[in-house]
Amino acid sequence: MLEIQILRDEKDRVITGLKKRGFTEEKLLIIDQIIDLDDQRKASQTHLDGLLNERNTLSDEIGGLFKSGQKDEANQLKIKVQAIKDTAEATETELTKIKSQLDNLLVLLPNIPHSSVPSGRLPEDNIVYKEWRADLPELAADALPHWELAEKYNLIDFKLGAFITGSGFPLYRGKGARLQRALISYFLDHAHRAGFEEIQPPLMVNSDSAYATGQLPDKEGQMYHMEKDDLYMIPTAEVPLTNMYRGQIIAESDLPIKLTGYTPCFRREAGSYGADVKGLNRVHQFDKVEIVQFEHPSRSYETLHHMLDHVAHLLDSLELPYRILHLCGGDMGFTSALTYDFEVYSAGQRRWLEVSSVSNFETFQANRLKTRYKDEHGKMQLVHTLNGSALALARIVAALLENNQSAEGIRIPEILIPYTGFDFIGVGN
RNA sequence: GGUGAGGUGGGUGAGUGGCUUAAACCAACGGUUUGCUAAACCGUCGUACUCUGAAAGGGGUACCGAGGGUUCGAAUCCCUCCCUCACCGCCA
Repeated sequence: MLEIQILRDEKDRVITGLKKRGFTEEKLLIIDQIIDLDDQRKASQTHLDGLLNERNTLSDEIGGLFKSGQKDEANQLKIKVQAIKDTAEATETELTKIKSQLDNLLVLLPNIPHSSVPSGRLPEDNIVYKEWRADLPELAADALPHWELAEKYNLIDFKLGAFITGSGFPLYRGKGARLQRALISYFLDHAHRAGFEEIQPPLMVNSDSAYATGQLPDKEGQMYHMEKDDLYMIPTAEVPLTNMYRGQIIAESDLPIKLTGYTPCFRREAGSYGADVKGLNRVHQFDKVEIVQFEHPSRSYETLHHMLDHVAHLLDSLELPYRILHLCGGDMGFTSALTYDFEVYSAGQRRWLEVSSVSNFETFQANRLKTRYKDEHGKMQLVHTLNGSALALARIVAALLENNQSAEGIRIPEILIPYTGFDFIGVGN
């Protein structure tokens, strides 16, 4: 959620930023509506505070009168207070209404893109920030997509997953399951070496948490909801990890706070069909290692680039061709100020698959989280939050299987062998 | 799931309707004293919103798990919910 003060103080930057996200002149009117409502809120608040002040003063007097036995005078005052209370009640109702209108508008505003963010609305408008230098791998004509490889070598059983649960819930088995476990361990170890504290969070969260990180109300339909207990299955570890510091005041010297966690992620992903969703390309449940940071505003962009290096190192070491995209305003997530996507080239399908998204949210998330620190002048400041996937497993597995296939089987990258305990997947395993 | 006891500031903990502006102690921070450490003493010590002021600051309002209610007035009384602890039941 944006701070209203930013709308007032840096209106030009807000307008330029929102235009990058494709806001029309008409949609930009919301800014003035918000400022206007905020003015009303202040006036109403001041009015109410004045009334309550009067009530408190008179109540004190009544107490004094009763004590000195002046009952009649006290009862006189009671009548007066009653009138003030009625006005106060009406004012409070009005104030509540204004606040909720204000809130309803404010949640419609996405984060202001960083000045470097390219404008544009479509994926084609994203700018390639860094690209695989060598030639992309060319496979034999009879090379297979990963879903066929997974079946051939008995690594993933999509049908059985669908039978047990539904489509989009793959069942990994044998070396397929062990490869998953190896990747998770490798990613966590790498994060650990980079100074991230490892967390095993709850996989369900309450609605307060989902609101705080912005999944609600924006993406309600994308989360699985347990109605009876009003809990949501997490779509990413970002939600529980970031909420660890909801409402917290962090000592400035404790920044940055670096967290990592492996969790399954659950996404309903309504409205996607066709080749895009085949195999592991898009599933309802997948595994991911997430990295999250709470950072001092002065260092958040430096940190963002460290996180890029972190993810790039993982992909390099897995010998996977990848490119980094600098997302355009329209393709960025609602809460992000700057996002880089990592895409891995999956040779069997001859397509790029998104495997990581690394973002700086600046204060947008922290504002709703109310995660702050005290600066050197003792003033409260919102922290910057950042996060990234390091990495999302399902599509990495897809790319590994496809890119490393030969007629005999699938080669395991060197770096993973200590984790898998095998270096090759062949027929009959 | 059942029964019981609880939830007060960074921590411990007092507070059963107005004398609370939430005591006291501890921790933290600043200072004085001292040869250093320590101790003693003095001071500071919440958050949000808002008004005022150039600023330093000052005023007001709200907040004692959350939300409602009673009352002129609620940390205190009532209702609902959440959480914690103990025991019982069930259970990996």
